[in-house]
Amino acid sequence: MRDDLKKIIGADQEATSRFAKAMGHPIRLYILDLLANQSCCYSGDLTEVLPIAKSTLSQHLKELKDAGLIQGEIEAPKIRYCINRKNWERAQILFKKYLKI
Amino acid sequence: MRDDLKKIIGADQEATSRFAKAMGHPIRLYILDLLANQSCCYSGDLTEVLPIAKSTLSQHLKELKDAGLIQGEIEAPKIRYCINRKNWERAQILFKKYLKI
DNA sequence: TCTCATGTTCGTAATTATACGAACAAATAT
DNA sequence: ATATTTGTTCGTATAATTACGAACATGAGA
Repeated sequence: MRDDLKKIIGADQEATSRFAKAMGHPIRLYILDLLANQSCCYSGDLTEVLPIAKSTLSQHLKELKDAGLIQGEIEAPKIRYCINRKNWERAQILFKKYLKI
Repeated sequence: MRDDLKKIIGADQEATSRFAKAMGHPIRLYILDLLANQSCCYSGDLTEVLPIAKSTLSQHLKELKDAGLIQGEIEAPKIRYCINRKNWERAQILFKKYLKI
């Protein structure tokens, strides 16, 4: 974030907008919803369902990881993706706060 | 959204990702938070606080409007921006659903 | 009418996001 | 050892986002 904005935008707002941005693409929200409902999944499961190239999927998963919403553990040769519970809870709290839920 | 994605992505997911995208910028989230807390505000109030050009602010307000999260009524020569209550409630419901709040 | 105040729109630039296929890496299985 | 499976990274192209200042509209007030 721009430096001059940090005087105005609080840490919670910055974190929330970051989470929101990660959720701001239909495919990423789809993946999050899948992981939030069932426990975990493999990238390959998603490739079969989603009409996108595997490299594109990989990018979306990376963004969700970078935003902290998911995590992946290697179960070679696959990778098992799950919700990052800690940050998920933080997102829940933050969205409650900003949406006045 | 891409046509081939509509077979996979439901209407709620599409709407939610759209709301999330609008919230996915710190300035826009700041504006939303302001409007959700106090009732309404004028664009000029924001110009004084935010370190961005008025044309940039106008763009952000337009995006929030296009996403349906705010609305503006003309009180010439000013414009009074408020939360769009109807869509705000929908956003609350949708984020509850997808964040399992 | 002319000016002032307020915002939007236009033109532009720089950055970021989205997407694909090909090439690559890593570990398993034959 | 070689092939297969799985997923990332690279190179690239296109589109969208973010940002600014200048120019333009619009209505209020002198």
